[in-house]
Amino acid sequence: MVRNDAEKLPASAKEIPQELRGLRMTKQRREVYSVLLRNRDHPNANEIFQRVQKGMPTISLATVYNCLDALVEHGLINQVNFDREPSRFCVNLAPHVHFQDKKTGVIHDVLFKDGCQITDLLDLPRGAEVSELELTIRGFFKGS
Amino acid sequence: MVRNDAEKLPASAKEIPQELRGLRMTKQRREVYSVLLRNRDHPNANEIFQRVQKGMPTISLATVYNCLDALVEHGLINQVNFDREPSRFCVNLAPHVHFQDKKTGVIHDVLFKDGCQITDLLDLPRGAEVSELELTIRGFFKGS
DNA sequence: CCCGGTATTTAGAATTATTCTAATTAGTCC
DNA sequence: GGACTAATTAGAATAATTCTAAATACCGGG
Repeated sequence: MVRNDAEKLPASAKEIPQELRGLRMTKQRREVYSVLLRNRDHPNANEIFQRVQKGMPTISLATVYNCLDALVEHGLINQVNFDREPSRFCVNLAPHVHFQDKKTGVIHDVLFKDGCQITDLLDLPRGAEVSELELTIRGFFKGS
Repeated sequence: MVRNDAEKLPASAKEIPQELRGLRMTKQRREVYSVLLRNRDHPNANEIFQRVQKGMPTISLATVYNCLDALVEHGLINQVNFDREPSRFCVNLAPHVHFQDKKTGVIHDVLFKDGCQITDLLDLPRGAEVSELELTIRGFFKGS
């Protein structure tokens, strides 16, 4: 449940090595990952495609999907789902949940207060072992 | 945030009145709702369609979608999303979250321990007012 | 009971995010 | 450099859901 923070992950495109967590960083994967590192606004696959195209006009949407899959698979990014909207992607690997402002659509990462485990609040069925957990919240900002 | 439990909602098909929470109970809506009340296993639209067809062979899938929309809209059922799987539907209106057994796919309703508010654990952005919250968990059962 | 108006249902087409296919290209290792 | 594998690509395919337009059902007033 606790993340391995010993491993230093890149904070920007410049720091992306040849290989990361066993994933070979091809030109396309690097570009997709860079786009996510640069602008942490939870874009969806299509938005990522458009941004990547600026620097790499020949990339295909299928490749963007492939790269995103690979990055998710290797734990470098997270896939975020709000209802049935297109999946979005997030480079923040710290444990967190998502709050979407219903007015603007903007998504905010929300951290847990110190030492809090969501599962402590739940009457989970006997013997249930949590492996994945996704919490999404929608709402407004008071007075706006 | 607290539900209005004063209103008695039907526990089975027999108890469905002509109108519920302002929603006219047409034959089709009644049938869809009955199927959900009868078997609380979180079926998706297609599974509901198949079950409804048994008693009402002329119903269309579009109608099932329409009915589900209407029932959700009027707060009689909840739509449950696990990642990008087809939406499932749930008649349990008590505040709860969902745990999916990764081995069998079965979904369990999970209640909160007494007096627990998930949002108490979170560092929500200043001024954020929660209006919808969905928590989905996946995992295994120990020793099986 | 019948009529007109509105709401609902229906079949089928359309949409859209995503995945698949098969061919090409790139990268790696001897 | 050649052979093998992995990755990329364009385009077709898929699948859940929504839309469209026509038919049907329901409701209230006469």
